[in-house]
Amino acid sequence: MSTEYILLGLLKREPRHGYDLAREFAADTTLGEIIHLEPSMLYAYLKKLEQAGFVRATIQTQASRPPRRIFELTEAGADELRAWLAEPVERTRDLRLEFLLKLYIARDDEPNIAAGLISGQYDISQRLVDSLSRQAADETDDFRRLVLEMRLEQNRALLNWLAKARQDVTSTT
Amino acid sequence: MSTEYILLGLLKREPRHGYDLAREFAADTTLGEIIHLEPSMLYAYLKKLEQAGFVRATIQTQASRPPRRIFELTEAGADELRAWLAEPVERTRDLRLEFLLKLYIARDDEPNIAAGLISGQYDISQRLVDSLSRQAADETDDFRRLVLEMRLEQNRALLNWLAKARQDVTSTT
DNA sequence: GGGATCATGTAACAGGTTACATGATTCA
DNA sequence: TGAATCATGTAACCTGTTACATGATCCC
Repeated sequence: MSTEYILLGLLKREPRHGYDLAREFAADTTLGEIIHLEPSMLYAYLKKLEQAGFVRATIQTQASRPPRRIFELTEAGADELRAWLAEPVERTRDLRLEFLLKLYIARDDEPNIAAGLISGQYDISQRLVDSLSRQAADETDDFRRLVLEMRLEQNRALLNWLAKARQDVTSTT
Repeated sequence: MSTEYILLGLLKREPRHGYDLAREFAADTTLGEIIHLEPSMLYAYLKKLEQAGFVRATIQTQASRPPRRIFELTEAGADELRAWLAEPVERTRDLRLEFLLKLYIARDDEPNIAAGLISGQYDISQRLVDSLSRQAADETDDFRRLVLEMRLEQNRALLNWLAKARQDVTSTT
């Protein structure tokens, strides 16, 4: 899943411990409104990322507080993140979550990568719109055509939105 | 999940056995393109529906073939199906799957229910569009506004599509 | 004194996916 | 003769959710 990658993205900005990362996903935060991540899952992902070598932990002891495990991105983790960020998503349904997460991470510290991401995504949706238009025109079954038209409308809407997103990214550069 | 309900919907047309129902979900069929249902899951659902009392099975023995279990809808199952069909979905993401399935079942034998379903769904999307428009106008954070605008575009597209779907249903009546 | 906060997890459960088991029969 | 079809399932697995455990400290 893509959830692991946002953790990599957040850790790229600065090393942090689990409890601190969990705050980022509280109900009323920007990330929290896109994705819900319970602390138990967060710690599970951090463990997984550590075992994969994408993240490394150092223990920070505190007076009168439980010790913290501070996580930082490794070189392998940074490579993994870069590859993920550059790649647009294939399936339309992944725009709502995975693409938004990529954009969220890319936007604020890699504007050129964000721009490339949006362009790549635009091309994918454009090709899908073309393909679906052709299929819908040929389709004789009413219900199947309805289904194709739904997907068509969805992807047209996404093209509109991606154009806006592109402006947003280029204007903040 | 909504998968159980399509089984009820298919069984409403005529009693059938599991293997026969499985054909409906093959890769190149109308239903198969919307939802993927492996035979193992299909049998599991049928078992669940039987235990819930929505479906009842009679065994049909055959010469030189394994016996079939023919499933038919019970009164309780018919009630359950009716209630599900009449109810539009709340979340936008459920349009792609659950709403399409409701429409698929309602369309061919209950056109008035299908029309009501579409109207109800239209109202929900309309209210969402209004609410999102207001939120987006007030939102100062660029990224949050982008997220709201994505949802806005998606729901506007759905309104367009629902209008088409309404015409389709009323024209085939 | 009692609840929220800090900080980390484990354990049980629920849901769906994949792989496999069975065994006869039809078709190329 | 070997693959596909008929007809039914079981079992293992993977992923994510929910509930709970621990124990101190800060704030009201």
